[in-house]
Amino acid sequence: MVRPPRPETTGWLLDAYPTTHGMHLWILTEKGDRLFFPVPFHPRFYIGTTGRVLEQTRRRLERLRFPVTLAETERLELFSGTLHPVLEVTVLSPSDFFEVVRQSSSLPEVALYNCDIPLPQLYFYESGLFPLAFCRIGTPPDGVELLDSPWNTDSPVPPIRTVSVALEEESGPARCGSLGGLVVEIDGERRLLDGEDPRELLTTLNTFLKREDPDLILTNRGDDMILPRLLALSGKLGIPLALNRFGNQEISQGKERSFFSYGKMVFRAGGVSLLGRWHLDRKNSFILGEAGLAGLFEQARVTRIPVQHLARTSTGTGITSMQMAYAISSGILVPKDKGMPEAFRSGLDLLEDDKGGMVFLPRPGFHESVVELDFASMYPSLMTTHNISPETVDCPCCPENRVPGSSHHLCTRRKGLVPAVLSPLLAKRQRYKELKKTSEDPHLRQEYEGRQGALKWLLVVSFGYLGYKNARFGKVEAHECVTALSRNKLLQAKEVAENQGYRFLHGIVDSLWLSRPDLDEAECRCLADEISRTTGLTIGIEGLYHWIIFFTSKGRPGLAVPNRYLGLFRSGEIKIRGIALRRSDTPPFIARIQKRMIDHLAQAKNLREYRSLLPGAREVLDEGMKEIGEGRIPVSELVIKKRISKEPEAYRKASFQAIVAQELTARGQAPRPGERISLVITGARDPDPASRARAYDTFSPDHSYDRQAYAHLLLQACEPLLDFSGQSLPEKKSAKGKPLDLLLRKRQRQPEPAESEKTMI
DNA sequence: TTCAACCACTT
DNA sequence: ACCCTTGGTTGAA
Repeated sequence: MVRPPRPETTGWLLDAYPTTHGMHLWILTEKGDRLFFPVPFHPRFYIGTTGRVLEQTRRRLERLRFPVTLAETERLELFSGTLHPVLEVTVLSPSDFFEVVRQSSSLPEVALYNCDIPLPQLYFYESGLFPLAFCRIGTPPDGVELLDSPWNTDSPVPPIRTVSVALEEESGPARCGSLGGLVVEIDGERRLLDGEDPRELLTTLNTFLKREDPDLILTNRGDDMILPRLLALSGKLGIPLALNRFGNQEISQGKERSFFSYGKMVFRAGGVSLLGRWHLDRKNSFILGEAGLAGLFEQARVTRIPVQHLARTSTGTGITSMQMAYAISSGILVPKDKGMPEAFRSGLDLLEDDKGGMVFLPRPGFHESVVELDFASMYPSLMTTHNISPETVDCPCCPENRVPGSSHHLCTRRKGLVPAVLSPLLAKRQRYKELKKTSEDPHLRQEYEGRQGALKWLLVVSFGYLGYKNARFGKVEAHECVTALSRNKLLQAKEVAENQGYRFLHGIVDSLWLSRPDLDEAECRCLADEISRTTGLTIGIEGLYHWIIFFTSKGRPGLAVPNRYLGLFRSGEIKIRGIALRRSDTPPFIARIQKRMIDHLAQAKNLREYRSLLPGAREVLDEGMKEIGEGRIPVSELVIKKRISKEPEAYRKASFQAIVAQELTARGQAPRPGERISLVITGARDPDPASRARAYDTFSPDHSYDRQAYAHLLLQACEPLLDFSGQSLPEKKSAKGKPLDLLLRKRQRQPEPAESEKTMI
């Protein structure tokens, strides 16, 4: 353990770990020293009780064998906004904290607050510090003075030393057999650590880590393959593995989890977290994959969640952490997490709500001279500008401040917790976007892109969490206010546009597509400004299109579907949504053919040219069909990746995923719900389900792929590009006299009967 | 054949 | 706890 040197020095707070006496801080100084030193920390939680029960509670807590300090005080209750008397329990040793909480929760008639927050986060909330904060250390001795703010956009970036570690062979059968060799890389230099002799591998790795002393070990599949295997080897051979920089605690693997997030099951391998050093697995982190290290660090700063934990958690946890930080600094009691399992709304429900805005049916087919306008961060902006928060909706004081299109009203007197958390996020993201635009340095632009992307995800999920029943700070009614207002704004936008002579083609939640002959950018800018003025929300130009195609529904020919389109911007960029190419379960071969067809067709600047390019596109498709038919395509190009949504045995239908999931199970490699499996179709029509498809891993040269099935998939994916028929079919379906092509599907819950109020309290 | 049930994907 | 964006498949009727 290293004490901070004096005189004072400056550096970055990289992590904080609870110990028996307080916290240990890991600091990287500007001079490049790595320091570990202890700071005092005594976590507190609160018990809401009064009178006789209070006395009993006190006596019970005093009898516990853990040193605690009790104090009667008051804290704000979020929903009422009033002070409640509470018993503050300060636990001397962080290591006792959760045990004291556990024993307290068995006390009769008590409610616990601030009691289930991970200790590093609690420490960050209470100290005002945050991961990656730039600090001065040693003033006062052992003290840390913050020289930074989570809202700075120009904080110095710590010079982290990174080692990359990957398996020599990326593919191959999962989680069985030996480890194989490892490829390690630092400062662009690659080295292969041979896997033949495990003993030597371990000692070489130890020497390597000792010499390079990295702050970050960045792996591909470190959580589920590399580290568990190394640890197992280390145990078997009795050679300790020097992964931690600090302490000699045993390295343990976290629990693997499957959970719903945004409409789908996701699987997270149990994480392997280190002390005094980070281990991050690129393949086991949503935000790392989405926004890179820059994005991960950005989120760690604003959410105050330690980097390794943040990398492996869902974005919702991040927004919740920000809300808790705000609550604690405002003296608001943090309710216990309701613990989702039972009443967890299915992913589909959650997703529905996220789309709960207004969706039009597009005018199907090919359109020329089109502009797309998008509201900037529509939902979070609505939440802040209208003060939408669980405690501000339907408040007792402001019944006159009604939300149009809903039965709710919003408080005008008390600033809501949710808006308070979101407004600095919105502002910071805006600044990053501007910095990105004005920056010359491509490296810096990428950095800003990662950071704004990380903030975008926090903003996106903030809306979902607002309506999620089990969120600590969620309430459906607040959610309904947001969707009601968003519908209202989209309609206003449509009206303004139509008044200015634009033809409304399509609208989804926060975007609208308009056409007018001979569009020019300046006019569109005026329109956007006018819509911004009318709605009070910023709307921007996503782009001007030469043309856009809204594909028709296969189920209901003549009608288009909202989320499948292909457009060519005047900038030359192609925008593709919803079609095979964008889907993660499309085999690479099919995606490539489709891409080639699109690239060919995108030479067209208008419908006439598009038509003239059709034969060429058809040729690409025919070529692909021929290749499939001749069986010339490498299987790796035909792999279909599917995410397993349930336990393999739970499937009731012999779908390809089910067949292969069960095949893997039989081989002792049972996939977990949320995990993705790779499969190849071998005989879609085979009477024996087991022969219809097989895992890519077990596909050997004696197997062959099902040519017919793949030909079918290819046609299905690519034919719509050649015939999007919206044009050729006159809009005859509107025979009843109604313009059916703009059928509006507003999904709105039935208004709740008033009786639901009595179940509150 | 048809059709209900099932299943995955989408930002 | 359930009435659902679409597109697709499975397997029974």
